[in-house]
Amino acid sequence: MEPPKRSRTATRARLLAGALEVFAERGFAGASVEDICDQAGFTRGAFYSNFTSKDELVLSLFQATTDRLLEQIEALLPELANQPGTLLDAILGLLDEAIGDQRQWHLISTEFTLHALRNPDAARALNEQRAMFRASLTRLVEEISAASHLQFSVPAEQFVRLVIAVHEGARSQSLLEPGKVSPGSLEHAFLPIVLDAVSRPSH
Amino acid sequence: MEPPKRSRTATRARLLAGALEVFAERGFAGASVEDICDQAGFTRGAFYSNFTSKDELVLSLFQATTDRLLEQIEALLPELANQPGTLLDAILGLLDEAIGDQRQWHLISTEFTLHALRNPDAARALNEQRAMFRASLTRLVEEISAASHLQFSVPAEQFVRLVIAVHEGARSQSLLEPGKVSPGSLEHAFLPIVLDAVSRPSH
DNA sequence: TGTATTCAATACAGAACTGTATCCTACTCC
DNA sequence: GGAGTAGGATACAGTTCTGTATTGAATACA
Repeated sequence: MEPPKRSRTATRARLLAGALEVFAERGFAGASVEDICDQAGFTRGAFYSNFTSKDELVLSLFQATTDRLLEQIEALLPELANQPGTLLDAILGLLDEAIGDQRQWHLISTEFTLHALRNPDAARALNEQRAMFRASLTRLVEEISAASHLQFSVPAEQFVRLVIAVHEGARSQSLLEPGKVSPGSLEHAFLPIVLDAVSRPSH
Repeated sequence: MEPPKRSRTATRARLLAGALEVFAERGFAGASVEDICDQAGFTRGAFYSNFTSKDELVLSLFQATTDRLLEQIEALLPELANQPGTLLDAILGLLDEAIGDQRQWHLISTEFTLHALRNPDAARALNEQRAMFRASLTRLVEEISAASHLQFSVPAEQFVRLVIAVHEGARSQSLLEPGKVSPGSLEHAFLPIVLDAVSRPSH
């Protein structure tokens, strides 16, 4: 029952992992199929035996990456919802722990966002994923706020959108100024302000 | 004293304008030198007579674009500082009016941000520009808050960073969901919340 | 053990892109 | 109006990339 040395799924996985690296470093358009194969330790023969084009790879990579992210989020949710701590802790926990390498994730997701802004199909896929992400986060927020008797001055969905906007905006600034701004510090400065603004004890 | 039909500066300008269009549509890496020349109505001969490479063009375009933006901001500042209205109005005014085509600007500036995340020279240039932009916005905020007797619970620089984060995060979400979210609506929903949170009357 | 099959490597053709060297044309200035 | 020059077009060589067709090796299976 040993996994064969040469299996379709294994090489697909290695190609996807290689693509993640290469795309982060050079962008979707800047990376050639051969770059990806080099990174994965294959030649183009392997690539075209597993994918029909770079575009298909990009889509597969997006699906694989976001599937994995959503899984991890689902796994974290119950833990975060029941842990002692504030809503802020839970949100930061989710945002921080679900993502491994912040820089790589930011590069890839920004790259895919740009791709989506120019490609309706990608836009649909991305919006779907983002809607699910918002739904998870909204669920977390609602559970914690109920447990800690908080209420919001705006709808939860809107609140979550604001949190995401701040998160992404802060991450972008942090990564651009590595020396000046320590990683995560902006986010840790901004989110409490936003939370204070929108929530208050309900009794 | 007629400007000659064929002048260095004019063709440079047309090439830069063409590059803006093409880069917005295909990205820096996805656009070929020939694409840019086609858009501008030249051949590659004109290009290489005016720029040494696409990279140099990207840098020139960035400089030209941001110079223009900062000029417009400086022109808007006195007007906005003295107009009747709230701090929110002034900030939104600056953010909205200084930028022409929101979508194009977002594409280009995101593209350049990605470029900067991979290229230290570009990062320096971008951070310099962003620092100047923050300085302008900070000046506006301080003038208006002084005039309207507001004080902030965080340093002005930090407040401006938060505003920018929200602005960019909201714009990204808006552009991704054109049907679902009307342009600017998220920003108009978020900024008042943030302003409320950080400022209060000082007497 | 021998055969069939699967999967990646290799070889190849064609397209796209870059950069340069040269040519041509329209102004400039005498 | 004729020589000189500036600026862009054209032609070309070299490189890189893509995609396919074929080959070769490893695995499964009988």
